[in-house]
Amino acid sequence: MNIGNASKMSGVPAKTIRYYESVGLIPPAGRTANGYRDYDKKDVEVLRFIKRSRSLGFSVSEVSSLLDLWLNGGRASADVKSIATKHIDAVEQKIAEMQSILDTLKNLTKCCHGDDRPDCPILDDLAGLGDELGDENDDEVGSAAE
Amino acid sequence: MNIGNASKMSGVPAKTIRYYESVGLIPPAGRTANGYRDYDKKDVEVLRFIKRSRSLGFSVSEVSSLLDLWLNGGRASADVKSIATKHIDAVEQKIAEMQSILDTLKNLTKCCHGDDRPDCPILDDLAGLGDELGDENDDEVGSAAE
DNA sequence: CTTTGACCTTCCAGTCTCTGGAAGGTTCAT
DNA sequence: ATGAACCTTCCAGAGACTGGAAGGTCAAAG
Repeated sequence: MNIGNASKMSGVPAKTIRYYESVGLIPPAGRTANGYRDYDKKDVEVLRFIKRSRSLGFSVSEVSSLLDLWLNGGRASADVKSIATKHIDAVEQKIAEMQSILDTLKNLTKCCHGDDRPDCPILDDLAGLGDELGDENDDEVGSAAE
Repeated sequence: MNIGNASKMSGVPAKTIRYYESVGLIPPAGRTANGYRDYDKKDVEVLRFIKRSRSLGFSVSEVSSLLDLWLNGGRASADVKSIATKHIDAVEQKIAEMQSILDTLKNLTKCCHGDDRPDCPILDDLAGLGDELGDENDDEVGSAAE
């Protein structure tokens, strides 16, 4: 089957399939007489595997390892688990970061009256009026003046 | 003050300051006789504003608007609030996405024994053995065979 | 037979936000 | 005079695609 059908069957855009080939995530596809890439059922399964993995946030290189484990590693569940666990930690950290950002943002907007008055606590915070800008002098880093 | 000191005082790397200038987030810096960029206290404040905004996840173009509002817009708290609120929505959505990914991953790893046995529920899931791969035929998209 | 449309191919560029490095000029101290 | 530590510019790469241009192929319709 050609790349268009492989794309439809896997849900991975044709452009992306070519990209995956170009970066070595999937091996170069076979070609038909006219030079078109040629895929079979197994290729589509691989593509689906990749799609699902990517949708879970694994990087392409993580997917590459996972794919290796899936296709070649006969005995490997510990390896897979290790990749997954590392990823879980990363995701958890990211969520915590974003949550803290969200809390800050919500606090700021809560305080912002949001009308046509010029003073805005959000801008004040961004400008540093909330914390570290208590100093008025500009030469705290040695000879910093122009 | 030169770019190195501006960098130290603002916490923004010199490279990044040049980058911000190159993309128009900040205006071209003045130059001293030797061609070095020259910054003053206000520039450093702007840089800090940018740093704090970026750390809250605003994109460079959002920061650009915020900066505009801060520097020029006399009356603007509604505009600022609108940018912030949009950003909050985006962050919330992102968190929800990541949370759902996290739940899935945790479920999968919980089921994975993580030893040297070959079967791995994580790989099985990624391969689609859990849901949509109940069909054995490959021509569900019209004439898909090679 | 020609044309049209939908495929396919390759390669280059752009997204976004930096970051690293090369090649070279300037300043200051030793 | 020499070296370190600045500064300058421009180019390239990261990650993961995505868009577009220019051109080849194929099947059907007129």
